Amino acid sequence: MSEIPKAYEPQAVEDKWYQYWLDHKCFTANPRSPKPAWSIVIPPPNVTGVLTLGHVLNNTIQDILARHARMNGHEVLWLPGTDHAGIATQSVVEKDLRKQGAMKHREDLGREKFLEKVWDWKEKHGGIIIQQLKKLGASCDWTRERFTMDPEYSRCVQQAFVDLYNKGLIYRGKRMVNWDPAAQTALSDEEVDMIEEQGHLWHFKYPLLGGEAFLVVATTRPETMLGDEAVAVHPDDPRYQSLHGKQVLLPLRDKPIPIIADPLVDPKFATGCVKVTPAHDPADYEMALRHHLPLTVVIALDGTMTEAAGMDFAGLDRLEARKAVVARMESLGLLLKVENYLHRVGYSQRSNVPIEPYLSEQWFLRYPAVAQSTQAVETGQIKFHPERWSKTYLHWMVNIKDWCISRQLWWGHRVPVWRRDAETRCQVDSPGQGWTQDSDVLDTWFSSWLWPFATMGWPEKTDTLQKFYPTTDLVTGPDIIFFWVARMIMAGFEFTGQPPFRNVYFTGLIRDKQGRKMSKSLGNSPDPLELIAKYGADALRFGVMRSAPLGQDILYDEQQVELGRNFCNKLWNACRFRQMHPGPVQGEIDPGLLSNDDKWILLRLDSAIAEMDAAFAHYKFSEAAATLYRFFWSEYCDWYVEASKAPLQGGDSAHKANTLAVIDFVLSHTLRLFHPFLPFITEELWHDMAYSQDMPPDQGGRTILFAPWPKPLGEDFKLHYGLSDDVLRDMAARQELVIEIRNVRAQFRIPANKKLNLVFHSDFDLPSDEKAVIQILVGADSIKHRSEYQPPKGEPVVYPGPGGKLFIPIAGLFDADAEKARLAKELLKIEAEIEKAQTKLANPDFARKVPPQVLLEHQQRLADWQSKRAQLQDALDALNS
RNA sequence: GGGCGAUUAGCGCAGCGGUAGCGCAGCAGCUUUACACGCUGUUGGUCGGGGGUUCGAAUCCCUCAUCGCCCACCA
Repeated sequence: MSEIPKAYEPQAVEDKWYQYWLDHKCFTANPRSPKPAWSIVIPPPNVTGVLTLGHVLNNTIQDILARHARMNGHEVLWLPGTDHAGIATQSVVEKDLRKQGAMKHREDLGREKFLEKVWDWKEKHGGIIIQQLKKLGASCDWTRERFTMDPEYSRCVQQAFVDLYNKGLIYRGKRMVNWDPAAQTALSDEEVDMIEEQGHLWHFKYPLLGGEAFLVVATTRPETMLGDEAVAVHPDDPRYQSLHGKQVLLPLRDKPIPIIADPLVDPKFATGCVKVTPAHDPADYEMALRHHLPLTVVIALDGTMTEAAGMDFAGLDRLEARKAVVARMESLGLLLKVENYLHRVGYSQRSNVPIEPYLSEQWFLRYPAVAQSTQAVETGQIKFHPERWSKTYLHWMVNIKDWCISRQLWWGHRVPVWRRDAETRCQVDSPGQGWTQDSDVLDTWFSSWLWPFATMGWPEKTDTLQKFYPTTDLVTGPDIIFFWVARMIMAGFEFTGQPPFRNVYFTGLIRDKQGRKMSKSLGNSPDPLELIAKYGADALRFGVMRSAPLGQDILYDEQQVELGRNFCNKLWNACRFRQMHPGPVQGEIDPGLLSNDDKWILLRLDSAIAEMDAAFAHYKFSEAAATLYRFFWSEYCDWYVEASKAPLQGGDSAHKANTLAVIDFVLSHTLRLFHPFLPFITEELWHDMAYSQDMPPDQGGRTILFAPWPKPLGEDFKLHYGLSDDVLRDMAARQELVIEIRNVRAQFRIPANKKLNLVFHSDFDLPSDEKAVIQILVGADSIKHRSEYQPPKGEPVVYPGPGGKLFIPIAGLFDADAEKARLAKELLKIEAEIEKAQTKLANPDFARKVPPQVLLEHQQRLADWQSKRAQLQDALDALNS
C-alpha cells in the first residue's frame, strides 16, 4: 500500500483507466435513465485532422463540463464525431494523388474513381484525431460516434435541403459569387478573408473617341481592363457632365465603350472616373445591370485569361496578365502614374489565393427562422459566455444575406435535385431512369448546421433525441460564430422547433508566447501528443485551463504544462504522505479532538467548494483551477500537512486517528473537486487511497466518475464541529507568528536544519499541542516557559499574542545592529500603514458616509497596526537601552 | 468607416468600489524522513496618459494613446 512511487508517473496510469472507463461503459449515455439529462455535442473536427492545442483547450472544457455534470447526478451524453470537411479534405487528397502521379486533375480519374480514393484516404488517415482525444481523457460516448457523411446523416442533410426547397427558401440563381480559382468552386461570403495588403493604384489614360483628350481611370486590377465595358462618373460631377453618353476607346482592345453616369461612383476618389468591368467586380456588375452593359469574361475559372482578353494575354495567369497589361500600357504612353495603395483583398480561407468575383449559377438559401433565432439570443433563451459575443451574432443576423450553399466539388453531399430534359425535381432519391442528379455538392456547413439533432437520429423521434435534445452547452471558438453557431440555431428552430443548446461557451484563441496565432507554417504549434507523453494528459489539461480565462486569448507557454505536471506530483505526494501513516481509512471525526488546524482546513475546504461552485456557475474554469491550486498547495500542503505532523509524530493514538480522519475527509473531497480537471490521477488515487470502498458501486464505488460532487459543508456541520470564524482569526495570527520566526531565521542565516530552542516569557504557558505545532512549523526543539527571563541584549523576539514574548535565543549568531535594522525596517512599513489608515479616518466625511461595517474594519485595522507598532518600539527600546 | 477586446511587478495573468495578488523568472538559505516536479524567506508595481463621479477608484464615467481581433462593394 505504501509502495507508491516517489514521483507520479502518468504513462502507467492513463491508458489503464481510460480502458477501464470504456470497459465499464462509463461514458455511454442511457436515454432511459431516470437521472436528469445533460448533453453536449462535440464541434466535429475534420476527419483528416490531427489534434492541436486548440482542440485540447476546447475538448478539455467540454470534458470538465461533462464530468462535473456526471458527478452532479446527471445522465450525461457527450456526443462525438467528425466532419467530412469538403474542400479541406478534397484538396488534401488531390494534392496527395498528384504527388503520387495518380492524376493531374481530378477529371483524369472521374468523379466515381476520385471519390473512391477519398474514401480510401479517409479510412486510412481519418479518425486519428479520435484516438488522440481519447489520450486527452475525453469522456465521449463513443458508441454514438458520428460522421457527417454517414448514410443516415447524409439522408438528414438531403432531407433538410428538400424541405427548405419545398418551402421556397432554397433557389437557384445567377449571381456574382466568390470564386476560388485554386479549388475551382464557389465559396460563401464567410469563407473569404479580407486581408490588408500593400498594392498599387495604377492611373491609366483612356482616350476619348474622336479627339486628343483622354479620361484617367484608377485601378488596382489592371488585368480586368481587358473586359471593361464602360467608364463611369458620378451624375452630378461637374467635371464630366458634358461627357455623359460619349465614348472612350478602350486601350489594348481598341473597342469603343460608353461613358455612363452612376451614383455609385465616389467623385472624391482619385479622378472620379471608374473603369467598369461587369464580369469581374460586384459593384461593376450592379452598374452593368442598370446600364444594360454586356458581360465580357476575361478571366477563366482557373484564374487564367480567356481568349476574350485578346490573343496577347489569353492563357496567362491573372497576375502575369496584370504585369503584361501594365507594361503594354506604359509602352503606349497610357500609364499616367502608379501609387502605392493600401487596400484589402479577399482571400480564400481554404486555398489562400485571392478570390475572383465570378458570375455563375449557384444554389442559395434564404435563411429560415431568422427572427426567432435573433430573439433567442436577445432574450437569453440561448446564453453566450462571454456575453459580448451576442453583439457580434446579432449584428450578423440583422445584416444577414442569402447563403451560397453549392460547391463545385465532388467530396460532399450531392445536391438532391434531379433533371430530365426540361423537368426538375427536388427529392432525396432518384425519381428513376433517365434522371440525372445536379453535379454540385453542398457546403460542408450545410451538413454541420444540423449536427446537434442529426446526430441523434432526427427526423425520427428517437429515445436519444427525446432525452438529450436540446443540448445543454456548446463549446466552440468565436471564429465560427457565423459559420456554425448562428446556422445551428436557425436549423434548430426550423427543423425541431427548439434551440439546439442553452449555453454557448466561446473559448479564446491559443497564441504562442509572442502572441502569434498557432500555425503550421510558423512551426509554433506544439504537438499535444508529445506534451502528453512528456508531462501527462492531466498536466496538459491543467496547464491549459489555468491559463485560459473566459473570453481571453491564451498565450501558450510550455511552462504552464510543466506547472501542471508539478501540481499533479504535489497531489500525488500529499496522498503518499497519508499512505505512510497506517490507520483506518476515512475514520469518524471526533469533534472533541479537533485542533484549530483541523478546523481551519475544514473551513478552507468549505470555501474552496463554494468557490468551485461559483466558478462553474459562470464558466470561469481558470478561476476554478486557481482555486484548486491555491487551496491544495498553499493551504492544505503548506500549512495543514506541516501542522499535522505534530499530532501524527508526537500525539496520542486518539489524536493521531482523528488527524488521519480529517486528512481523509479533506483528500476525498479534494480528489473529487479535482476530477473534472485531472481525471486520470484522481481516479488512480481514488482507488489507491481506498476512498471508493465505502461508496455505492454506482456512486463512486467503482470509479470516481460517479462520486458525488462535494457540497458546501453547511451550517449544521460547522456547528457540530465547532467551525467558527474565530478559528480563522486565530490561525491567521498564528501563521503570522510562524512567518515572523522563520523570517528571523532567514535574517540571521540560521540554517533550517539547526533546531531552535525558544523561550516563552510570560506569566502563563502556551498549551502543549499549540507549542508542538509551532515547533514543527518553525523547526524548534522546544519552547520553554519562563516567568522570569533576562535575554541577552538584542535577542530577537516575536509576540504570539497578548501578554507574552517569544524569544529566539541564537547566541553568537545574531548581532544587535542587524536586529535593530530588521526592526527599524519593519517599523517603517507599519508607520506607513498607520499613516494611511489615519488619514482615511481623519476625513470627516468618511465617518459620516461610510457603511458602519467598513468603518469598524478600518478602526480595527488601525488598532492592530498600532499595537504591532508598540511591540516593535518596545523591542527597539530594549536594544537601545 | 463601424464594433469588440487588451493595457496591473522583468514575463504571463487574476482582481472589477473598501489594506495591490498569483505563477514563472530574480535574490538568499535549505539533501527538514510526502514531494528538488520540493521547502523556507525575500526584492520588484504613483494598476497606459489625462480628466471626472465618490468619504474612498486598478475597479464606475469621459477622453487620448498604443496593440490586437471582427464586420463594411471606394475602384
